[in-house]
Amino acid sequence: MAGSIQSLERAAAILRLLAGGERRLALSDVANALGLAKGTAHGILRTLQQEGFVEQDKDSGKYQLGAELLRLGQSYLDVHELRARALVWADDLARASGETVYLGVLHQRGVLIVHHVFRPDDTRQVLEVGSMQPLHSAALGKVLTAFDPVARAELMESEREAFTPHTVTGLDAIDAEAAVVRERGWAQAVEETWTGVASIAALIQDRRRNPVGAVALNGPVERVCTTEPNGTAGPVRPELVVSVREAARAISRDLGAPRF
Amino acid sequence: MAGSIQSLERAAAILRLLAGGERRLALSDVANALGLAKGTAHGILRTLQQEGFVEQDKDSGKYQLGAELLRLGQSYLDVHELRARALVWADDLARASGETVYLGVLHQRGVLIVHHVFRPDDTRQVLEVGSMQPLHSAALGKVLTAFDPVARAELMESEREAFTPHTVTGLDAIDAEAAVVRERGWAQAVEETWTGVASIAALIQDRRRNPVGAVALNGPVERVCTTEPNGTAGPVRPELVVSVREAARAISRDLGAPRF
DNA sequence: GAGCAGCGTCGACATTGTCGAACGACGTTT
DNA sequence: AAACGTCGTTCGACAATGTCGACGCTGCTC
Repeated sequence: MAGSIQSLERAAAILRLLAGGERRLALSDVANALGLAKGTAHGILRTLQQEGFVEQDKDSGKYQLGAELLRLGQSYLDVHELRARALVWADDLARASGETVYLGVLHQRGVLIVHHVFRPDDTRQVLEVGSMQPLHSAALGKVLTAFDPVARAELMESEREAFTPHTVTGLDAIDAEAAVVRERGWAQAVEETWTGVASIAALIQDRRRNPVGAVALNGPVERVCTTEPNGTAGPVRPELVVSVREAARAISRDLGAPRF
Repeated sequence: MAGSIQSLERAAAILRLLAGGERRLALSDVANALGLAKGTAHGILRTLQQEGFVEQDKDSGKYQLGAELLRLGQSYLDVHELRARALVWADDLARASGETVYLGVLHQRGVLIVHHVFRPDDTRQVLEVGSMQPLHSAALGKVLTAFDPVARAELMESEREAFTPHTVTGLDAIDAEAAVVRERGWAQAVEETWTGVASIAALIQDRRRNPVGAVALNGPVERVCTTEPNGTAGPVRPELVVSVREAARAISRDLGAPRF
């Protein structure tokens, strides 16, 4: 039996559907979307509900994700070794630079944020742990595609959306930039995913030098990039690059990576 | 077929096992713990891994929770209506009181934290969204047990651990306090779960006055409670109670609860 | 180098999930 | 107000599917 369990695959598909879709979905919506008989979909949903992965609105009868997922997601973070080691260094990086810091790992066709340090000022910010960033247009993603063959393969298969006029979507251009990233050891993305935002990222590797994640610094272009004499944005500030790379090296060292 | 799907139940049990247990579990550990044949456990784990709910360490072959759970947990929060409505009010409450604010919902035998506003000072704090608090010894839990029959039933069946010398574990005492909570409309817990910490909570209800969650304020006894002339801690400060109740009322109103 | 312990695979069996139709409740329409 | 349509849920029969235990295989330890 080299195959996988059908009912589990379907249950996972239902969960993903509920996660991606609108607020709540009716039974028939679920059944239709996945091409299942109503009875079948209902059986799976009933079990998922019993286990807490799905909740049902008593009035409308519609289904939505359940609380158990939040609890298990938290448990995932608790166990995550990379995250545990990186907490302190990410904090330091945010404090030293005054900017937002993200820690991400490759997950499917994107970068999953596993840690997020707020910019150390009082402005209101929303926690983005658990959300995804694109592989092709964010600094975190660029680092991972440059160093992780799996990430590159995923990127090649996925659709590359142009979020801003600066987004690079051509495969050749992406590969060329990846070569540069590998060469110099860090990546940047200036207004390629969010207008006005620039980011710098560096690779984190484990004791066997496998790429396991990346750390990034995000901030407004005005602060992250230098300003050319003519007033336009120039290259990113070298001292920030140094800070990010040092943070990545420190985390890698904590994970047991050889010291070079 | 009124029963539930066996393979799904087992998969859920495996996920909970991985969440509760040590960092990583070997295949045989999982199979033994659940009384499954190795082949069966392997099939389920393989599927869960394929779907991203479980990851396998390449070296040791051991299994741990997967990143997809974090992503889905985040989606749960995104969809959560109570949380969305409460964000602003919780923030206000924290700002006005200067203390930590929690938002919790009943989940299984405890209170699941779905939102957490840090105390507005610079001390380091860890986000507790996704973690659980006990029903019998935290203010959030007391409110829910007092107003939600399901919560009370869960509490009766569960083991009531005494976290501190102040924890009340007797069923009669708990029911008596629940009556008081229902009467006055709010709950307190002074050093019943964590020593040195006092909390005040009030109920949130939806448009049909069903209890859907609770909001709580947590802080050190010295700031949350009044001080008796002899120096010991007295009752909680009335003005904080007013703030918490107002926040709960505001959130309930946003959810469509009748204005009395 | 032999032993051991662990993961992964395979094939037979029957248990178990799947399907489609029918039921009952609810809300809307004619 | 009655008839219709829609939706969630239940049911029973069928066979597809997951389960089981034994067997390789690899990588450690002694």
